[in-house]
Formats: sequence, structure tokens, C-alpha cells
Amino acid sequence: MPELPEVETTRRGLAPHVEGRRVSGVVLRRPDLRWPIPYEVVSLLPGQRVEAVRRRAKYLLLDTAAGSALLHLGMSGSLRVLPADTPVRAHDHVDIALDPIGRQGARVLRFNDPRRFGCLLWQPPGQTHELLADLGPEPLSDRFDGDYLFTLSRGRSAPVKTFLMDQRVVVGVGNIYAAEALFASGISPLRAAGKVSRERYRRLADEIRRILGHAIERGGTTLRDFLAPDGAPGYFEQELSAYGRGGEPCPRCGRPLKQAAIGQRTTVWCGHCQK
DNA sequence: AGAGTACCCTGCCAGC
DNA sequence: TGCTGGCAGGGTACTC
Repeated sequence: MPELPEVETTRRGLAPHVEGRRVSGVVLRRPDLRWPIPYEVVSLLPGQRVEAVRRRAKYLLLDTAAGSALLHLGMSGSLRVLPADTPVRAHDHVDIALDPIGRQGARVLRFNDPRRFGCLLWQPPGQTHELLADLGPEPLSDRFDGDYLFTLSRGRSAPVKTFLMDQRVVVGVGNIYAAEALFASGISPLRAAGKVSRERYRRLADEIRRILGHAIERGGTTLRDFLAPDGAPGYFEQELSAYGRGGEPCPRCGRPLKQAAIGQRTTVWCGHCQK
């Protein structure tokens, strides 16, 4: 469920409550999510102070001197900071208990994930987990621009939407924001990635940065159950132009928006405005 | 190497 | 009201 803006919103909500706190314990209510939860999470994390909450792509990292807990929210995961005695609900799979700090009482960082497509893994100090090793640039960084997309895409026959959603190309652009950025740039999602011009990739890169940045400002997109760690919903959904609007009038020309599966993922676009 | 497919799991919604 | 089928924002692993 969460794309980059949702994960970044989660990180920003978490950081003030988690950074500087000492982990007092870890409770696993099941041994695995997408993958088994490694022993280090239980054996090394307790007693450590969380130095920082970082994000890389859609992964969150809780840095400590002993290593980093590596979390992914998958499609249905969420993290909440709660009072330590908050009752457990369905799909609350993992608790990272946090000591009191200052005048604030004990807290628990609780990982809920109904579909269990998320993960909780371990990254030793100074190492990069193999899941992070081949990721593309952050879309809001200087390494990402239209020239980069143009160069990388030469010779690629896959649809440009599939290309954009490949995390080795650029991270954090999922189904929603790929559809929105292509709509805003006037590029058909079906066009072969290798057949998009440099000029249009510049426009596309600009739109990706603009839309992602704006969505972060708005607290992410609320779809079904996404909530920030403080329980506030995102407000971006009402601003979506294409995603979820198949059959409705195009916001630009009024013709019905098309909907079809591209690379197994539902895509919405305007056959008139996007070429 | 790149492209395409299958699969992981539960919840929710529309339609009957 | 209850059942069924289809769909959902993630990513990996496998084949060709």
C-alpha cells in the first residue's frame, strides 16, 4: 500500500518518538512476515539506543550501534507509536518496546501488517543489505533527472510505466505515482521506454519530483487504511488525476479515461492526452 | 540482460 | 443476509 510518500510520512511521524530511545525488548507474535525474522532482531536490538530513523527507497531503517532493523511495509503494513499498555489487535505482529524518556512514559513501536507482504530484517553495522544493494537513485535526489532516465532506457522495449516502477531504475515510484506522473507528462504508459525522447523524460522526471514532493507535503495518499503514525490520514487522494478513475472523464479533455493491466498492474490513462 | 509470469496473504467490495 | 469472485498501493523468484 505505501509508496514513497507514505513511507516518508511514516518516517517523519516516527522519528521524534523513537530517536534517542533505548529498546527495552522485542516481541514477535509470529516468526515471520514475508521472510523469517532473523535472530539478531531479538538478540541484538534490545538494550540498543535508536540513533536515527532513516529511509532508503520504501525501506525504513532503525539505526543502532549494533546494527539496523530494516523494515518494509509491503502493501498493507503500518507502524504506530503507542503507549506501552495498548491492547494488541489483529495482525499486530511485532512490538519494539521503548524505554521511557524525559517525561514521556514507555512506548511501543508496533508493526501491523494484515497481508504480511512486509518484512523485518537485520543489517549489520557498516554493511548494506542485499535487498538495498541494487536499488536505483532516490527520485528527490540530484542523481535523478530526465537525462538519467533517457540514457538508461535506450533499447528497452518494456512499457515506460513498467520501466518507471522498476526499483533498479528509480525507487519509490509505485502504481499510483507512476500513473499520475505519466498523466501529468502526457506520455502513454504503453509506450516502449526506449522510444520516449530526452525532452519528454525531462518533463517526466520533473513531474515525478513535483508529485512525490507534493504528496509528502500532504501526508501521503490515503487509500483504504493508510494512516500516519499519529493516526492522521493523508490528504493526497482527492488530488489524484488518473489513478482509480478509469471510465471517468479525463480532467483535461473530458474523454473517458482508459483502464487496462500493464505488467499485471491496473493502469489508468487518457488515450487522447497521453501519446 | 531484459521481459514475462507466478506467487506471497488477507480484507474489502460489488454482485448475485 | 450470506456467499463468491475479483481486486488491491509491494516485491521476489523463476523461466525463456
